[in-house]
Amino acid sequence: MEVSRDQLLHNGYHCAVEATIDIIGGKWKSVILYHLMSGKKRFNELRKLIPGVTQRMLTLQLRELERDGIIHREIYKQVPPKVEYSLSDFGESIVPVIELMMKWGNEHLDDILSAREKAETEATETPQLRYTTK
Amino acid sequence: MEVSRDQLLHNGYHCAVEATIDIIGGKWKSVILYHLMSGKKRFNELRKLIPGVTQRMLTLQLRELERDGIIHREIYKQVPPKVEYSLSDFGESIVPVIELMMKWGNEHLDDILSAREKAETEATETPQLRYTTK
DNA sequence: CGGGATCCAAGAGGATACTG
DNA sequence: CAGTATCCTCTTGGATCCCG
Repeated sequence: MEVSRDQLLHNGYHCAVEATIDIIGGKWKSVILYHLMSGKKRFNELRKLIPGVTQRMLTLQLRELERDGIIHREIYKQVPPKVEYSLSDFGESIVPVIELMMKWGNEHLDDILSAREKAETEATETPQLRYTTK
Repeated sequence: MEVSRDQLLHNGYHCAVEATIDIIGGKWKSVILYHLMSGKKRFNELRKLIPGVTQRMLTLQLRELERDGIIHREIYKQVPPKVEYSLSDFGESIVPVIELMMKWGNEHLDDILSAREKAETEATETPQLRYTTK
C-alpha cells in the first residue's frame, strides 16, 4: 500500500521512513519502547532501566510517545501517586521494528565501535585532506 | 547472540537498540540510507531527492555515516568534481531495518497524523490538568 | 560540483529546587 | 512517587560566503 506523494508533502514528510524516524528517533524513545515491550512499567522503573536518562528527559520523551498514540499512561489516584506506562495497540505495531533494531545492534555493535575507533585514530593522524587524498 | 552487559556499559550503551538508533537516528540519516538502497548517488542527486535538507546538514550526516562505516565515499579526481556515495557491505546489513521502517511508516502514517491532530486540539481545549483528570 | 568556514538563532538537554 | 518550573549550557541547524 503506497502513500501518495501529495499527502506526504502536505504533512511535511517526503518519505515514509522520515515519519517513522520522527516517532522513534528521539534519543531515548527506542529504548523506552524496548523496555515497554516486556510489559507495563512505572516511571521510576523506567528510570532505573535506562541509566543516563534524566527525569526531565524521560518525562519529555514519554509525553511525545503518548501524544503520538504509541504508549498509554495510566494514572492511579492514590498517595503516593502511581503511574504506569504501557504500549498502546498502535504501539504494539511498531514492536517488530524495535526488535529488528535490537537484533541488528547486537550483531553489529562490534563493527560500529571498531569503525569509530578507526575513524578517530585516522582523524588525529591525518588532519584534513578530504579532497587531495586518492 | 547476546552482547555482554559489561561490554555495553563500557562503551556507553546500555541496550542494543541504543546503538542502532545512534547510527540511523540522525534527522536525515534514515532517509539518506533509504535513497542509497537503490544504488549509488551523487551529492546533488541526494539534495534533490531530499527536499528540506540543507547542503551543510547533508554533508554532516554523510560524514557521520561514513565514519561509522555505513556508506562509502568515492571521489573522482576531475573538474568539475564528482563524488558518489554508496552503501558499504556493512551498510547493506542495515537495509532490512530501513525497509521495515518504511513499511511501518507507509502503513501507519495516517494514524500518526490523526493522533497528533487530536493531541493538538485537546491541548488548546484543556490547558494543564495532567494530574487532576481521570 | 561538492564542499569548507564562519556567524548566528533555536532547540535539546543537564542541574537543581519545588509540589500534589 | 511522579512529576513541574526555572535557569543555564551546549549542540543542532540555517544562512551566507568562499574555495579547489
